[in-house]
Amino acid sequence: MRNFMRRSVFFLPTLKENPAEAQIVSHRLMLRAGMIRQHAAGIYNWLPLGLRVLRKVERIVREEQDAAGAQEILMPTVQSAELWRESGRYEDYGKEMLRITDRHERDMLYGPTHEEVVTDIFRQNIKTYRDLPKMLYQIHWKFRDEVRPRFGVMRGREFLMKDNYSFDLDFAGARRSYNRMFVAYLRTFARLGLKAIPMRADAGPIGGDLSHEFIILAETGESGVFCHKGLLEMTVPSNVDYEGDLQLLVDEWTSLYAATDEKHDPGSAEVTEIADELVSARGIEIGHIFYFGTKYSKAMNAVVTGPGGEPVTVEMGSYGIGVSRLVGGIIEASHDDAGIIWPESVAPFKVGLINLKVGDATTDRMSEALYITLRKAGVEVLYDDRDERAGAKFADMDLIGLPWQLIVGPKGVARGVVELKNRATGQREEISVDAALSRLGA
RNA sequence: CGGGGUGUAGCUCAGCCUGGUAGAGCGCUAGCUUUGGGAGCUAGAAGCCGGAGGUUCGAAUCCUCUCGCCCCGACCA
Repeated sequence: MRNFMRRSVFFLPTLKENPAEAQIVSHRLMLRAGMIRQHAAGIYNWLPLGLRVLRKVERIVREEQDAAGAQEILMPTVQSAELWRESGRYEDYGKEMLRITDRHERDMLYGPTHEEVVTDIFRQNIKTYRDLPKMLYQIHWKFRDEVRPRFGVMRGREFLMKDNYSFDLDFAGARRSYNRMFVAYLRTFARLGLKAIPMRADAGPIGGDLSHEFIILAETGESGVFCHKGLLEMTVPSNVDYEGDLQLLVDEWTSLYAATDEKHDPGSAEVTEIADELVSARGIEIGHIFYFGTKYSKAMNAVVTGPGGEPVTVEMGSYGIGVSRLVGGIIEASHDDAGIIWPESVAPFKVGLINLKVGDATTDRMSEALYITLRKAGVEVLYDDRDERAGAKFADMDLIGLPWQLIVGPKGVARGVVELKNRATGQREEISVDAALSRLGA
């Protein structure tokens, strides 16, 4: 049996004190909980605990993308400047783009986004309307040379992002694709334990109403947001037929007022009418969906043959989720003074097993038995088998925020009970070993 | 990119003003005692004081330049 889920083996460098470099709570907790270490400004190493969370977020995002009919691909991190010259963005993008020259003096860049590359893939391989619609996505690292990276992984220069690109024959199709992603986002964020609110966003020169930012409310949010309080009560349907008409569902979620401060107009009738129901808060943008029509397909000649044999420039949209940012965002939304409180869906382990008296034959035997039983049942468990004081183990376990703590102490074992603590509620109860195991799904 | 701050042990920081060759707490190692919410005692290991120049008999300390990091603002998943 693999043993690395023993605390004595697992690489988990927790910190008792707050590193000076970290200002906001998620950044502090990620450093203290041994999830990440900074490599350079806005660039991070992910340690085992952090990587486990990142992978879980990624998996949920992937499952929901697949469910919505998108297909996963993987594009390069380093791109040729050629395509960007074609779209006109090589000059426009500015210093945020990390530009590289290879040994042959060719202009390359580390991709800040992938519209050009995906459009190139599309135009080379899809020639007929019969192959539409298509949604292609990837989960990959991007780099934007932000002037001022901050807030840990919430605003890094290198970040993991899910980016999806839709291709449709006409606007009606593009709207269907947009709606699919809209709903997929609602479901994704709900599964991550987040209350995400779609807010109308600036559609830029394209105009129209097909641009939404998905925002979670948090005191440390970067932007001010305003929304009807009814949005906070809305629930996400558990079953969605992506082949059906999603417009009603999208309408339901967009009928109530919600806007970031750049789009918010306090004097508008729309706002004054609902003054009593208006919530003003801070928010973190965790996703953005965007219809941009033929901006790239036109510039790059992404054309298919239509039903009547005519050439049709395809309609596109792009849909991003900040996967690494979400890890920080989830912590911002779910923590207390003692540390992180993971939603079970993304927790690095489900259970933290604490042996309160290492070296005591009975607690050792009981703890080992619980560890093995849980492992065999497929329950993710981190077993604190270190010879540390009880207080240190409790504090550490609270810090890393596993949903359940299973506490094995000599007094309890003598009476045939163990203690089960819920990290979120703080509630703890003494129950029999069998009851504890069944509660934990073993 | 403008403004501000800060780099001294793994972490948090003192020392700098008033130059004399490096300290504390936590962490780490060993031993003893402890053992249900980050223990106590003893003994240790650990720092080219961010880097480069300069002033000086002598620089962590003064001067110049440089690099990193953090914060506020303008920009963004």
